[in-house]
Amino acid sequence: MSVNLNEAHEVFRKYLKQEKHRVTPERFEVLDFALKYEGHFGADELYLRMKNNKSNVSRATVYNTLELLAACELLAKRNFGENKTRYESNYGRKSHDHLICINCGAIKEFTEPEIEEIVAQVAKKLGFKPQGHSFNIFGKCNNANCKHKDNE
Amino acid sequence: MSVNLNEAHEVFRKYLKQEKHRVTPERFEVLDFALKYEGHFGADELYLRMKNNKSNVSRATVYNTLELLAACELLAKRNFGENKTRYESNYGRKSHDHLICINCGAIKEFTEPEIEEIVAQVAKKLGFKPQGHSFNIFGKCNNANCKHKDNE
DNA sequence: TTCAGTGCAAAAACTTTGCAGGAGG
DNA sequence: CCTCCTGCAAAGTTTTTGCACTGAA
Repeated sequence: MSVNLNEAHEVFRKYLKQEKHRVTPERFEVLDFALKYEGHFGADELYLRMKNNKSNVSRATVYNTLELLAACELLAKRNFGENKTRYESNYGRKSHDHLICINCGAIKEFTEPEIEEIVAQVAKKLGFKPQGHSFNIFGKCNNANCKHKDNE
Repeated sequence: MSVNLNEAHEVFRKYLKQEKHRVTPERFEVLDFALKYEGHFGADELYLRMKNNKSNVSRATVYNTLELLAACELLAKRNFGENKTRYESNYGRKSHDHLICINCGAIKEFTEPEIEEIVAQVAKKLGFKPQGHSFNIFGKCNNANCKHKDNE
């Protein structure tokens, strides 16, 4: 599970330089906490976790940096219909989509190669240059203690 | 563009009875405004529009009713990654997905029959009972004045 | 030296909740 | 007549903004 943080730092550094953003220690601190986070997280959750771990990076910086990390694809930006942005590490992972249980909130991942073909085909037909997609399936899972959990 | 409101009222009334919710004039007022709204709208936008049209239905009732209307499928609930819930009329329309321009916010619709097959297939494989999906493609549109618009 | 980035707190945007009164069944 | 629904306002959640200061280039 431990990823190579140095490599990720390098990717981020290159991106920042290229886009003429400054390279600051706070930004790498956010990157580290984000890549260490298991599963999906919201910006505020990450901020609070950092606070609790004696980091004194501000909320504004966390929000700002997560956007940058999504822009350079180290993180993936998600939205599971809860009106909050979720992120997850995209570093060294293959792209995937999600199934969400409407009872207990459980999230499963899946990969379906056809989806990229559909994206390309539809975008072309309607004159779009595709940059990404979001495909969520909502339903009820068969987990034994589904309905007992409240969230997550 | 004018839909048959009476038919929609009947669908809603049946749903309310069946689910043991009360049939109130406020709920039908929300339904009427929702079906008349062109395109996608947020709950608060609908509330404000109703206010401006001399309706005195409260914010709480609007939010509550839109949930009911989505539950009985008179409306479709959407999320285009802006951290707010959007609705659109689903009455007498065939289901569709969306392409969203990341520059100007333009939204185009598309229908792709394969998608339902993928939903069924993936859900089955992972032990889910599917209840719906959300498929958004993000990209840049070829509209002449794209980038000039700020939103919508 | 310069100005983008930072921390902090306040504001904004959207949604939910608490409460007292009113009307649907 | 019993509560569910309503309006209103307050509070909650997540995200954005304004401002003065700091440190990267």
